[in-house]
Amino acid sequence: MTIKAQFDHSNCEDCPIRHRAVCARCDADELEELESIKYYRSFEAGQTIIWSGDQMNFVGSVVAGIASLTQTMEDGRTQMVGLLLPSDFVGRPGREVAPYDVQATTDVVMCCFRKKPFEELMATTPHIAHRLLQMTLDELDAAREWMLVLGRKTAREKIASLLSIIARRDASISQKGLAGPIVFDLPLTREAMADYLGLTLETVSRQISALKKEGVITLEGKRHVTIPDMGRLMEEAGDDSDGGFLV
Amino acid sequence: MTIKAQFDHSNCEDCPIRHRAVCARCDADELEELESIKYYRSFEAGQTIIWSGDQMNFVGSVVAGIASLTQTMEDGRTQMVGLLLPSDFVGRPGREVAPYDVQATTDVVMCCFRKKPFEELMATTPHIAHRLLQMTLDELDAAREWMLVLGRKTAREKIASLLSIIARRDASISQKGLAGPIVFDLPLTREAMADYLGLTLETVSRQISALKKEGVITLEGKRHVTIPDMGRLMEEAGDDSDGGFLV
DNA sequence: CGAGCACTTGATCGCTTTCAATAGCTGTGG
DNA sequence: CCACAGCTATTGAAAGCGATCAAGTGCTCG
Repeated sequence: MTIKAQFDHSNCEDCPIRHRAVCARCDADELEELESIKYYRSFEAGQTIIWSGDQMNFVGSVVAGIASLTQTMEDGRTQMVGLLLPSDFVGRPGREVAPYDVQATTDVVMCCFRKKPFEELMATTPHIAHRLLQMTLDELDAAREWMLVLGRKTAREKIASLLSIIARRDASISQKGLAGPIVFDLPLTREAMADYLGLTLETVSRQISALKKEGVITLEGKRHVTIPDMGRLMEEAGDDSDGGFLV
Repeated sequence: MTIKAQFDHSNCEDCPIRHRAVCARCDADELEELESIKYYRSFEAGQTIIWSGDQMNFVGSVVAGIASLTQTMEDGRTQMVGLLLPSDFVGRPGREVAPYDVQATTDVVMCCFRKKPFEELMATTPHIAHRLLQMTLDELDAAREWMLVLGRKTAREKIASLLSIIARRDASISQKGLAGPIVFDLPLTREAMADYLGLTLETVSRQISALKKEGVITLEGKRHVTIPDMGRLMEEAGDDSDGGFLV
């Protein structure tokens, strides 16, 4: 049974992202309406979900896996501008053409709606519009956080920042605290990390090796990371470690 | 008569940002409600309008002048994360504490609302909530555009990108096209440009000198800029000059 | 006229990129 | 079963770009 098939006949009540997605505020009636127009799609790691410049025929939520938004310059330089985790929304109501490439970084399952019906539903359902505003404001905050990382942090701080963000997200999903050591798998290749951080993949590799050599992180294989001391990592990220636990 | 005094007794119908601000979609009734709770505040260039971490007691729109959002690290490195032009909205409904410093880059006049009454009005006025969603999505696009600039462009391309954005905005406000030469005043100091672009002010100065020496721009004084050939500038910015005129 | 500020320009330093070689892993086919 | 291709990642050496440190210009204002 494929991952997608697990979702195909499930209903919204049981959805793993039910409480975080664009539908989080919806009541039973509204959910029923959404249920009637939703459909699932799955994408393999590496696949492009939407091409920049394409007509956008659907919007939707990431249910499982990780997708990324990227921009590419004519000469091939690319910058990731968004990392889409489960519950994140893809697409912009009211816009015809996709402004960025959307790529599946891991295998991805999305809960989709054709754009027109969704827009109509949104116009009559303040709960959806309100939730979407909230999520967009959160994304804007995240984007501004990244502008500081991109503009002012050193390569080492950039890597530490990315690791600390992934660590915190994993801790929040798995409901474990940030007290003891944190263990997770990197969902990104070195190249994807470089694209996110505005670095080359060689620099990413070197900085990860350095953090490992100095005991800030431990690696098993290339992707399995242990962080013995979160406070230490956040110092390396240049963040105020006092504020970091508020998330 | 101060700039602020010009607005104090004006009504919304005559407001210069009436058609672009958060109130753009409001009908006469809604405007009347807003009118009853609005008040104007003015700030001098250099003044801090809101401190990061402060309680946010009001939200509002920039009516005249330019403000900036900035983040500062513990060691003093700062990154501008938003440039607020007339009609841009300040503040986040539903949030208690300001996440960024808001500073007046030039003299600024704002149309303010106490947060509580505004939030209540927003809950009952879909026109406002809808417009705010639209504006937030636009800001998110702008932030992502800047992530490409910060992460992947050279110093020269960064400067050219900033100039081209200011030039386009000025052309759109003054209703002149982008065909002939474009003339405008830089609203930012070299240091503010550096903070926006993730550079030092020396590098900003050097790159502006270089663009001037090569005839991409002309300078009278330090701030008055002429762009003889917008296509040329956009090439220097690393942008596809085909797409640039769609704005 | 001198202080203060925004800006420019020069010289040097160092971090990140670039170019290049190599290692480790996985899957394929002889 | 092993050889080899293809991919991801690591590591080294050298180059280049922007930062840093420093001096000086031009302007405004008291």
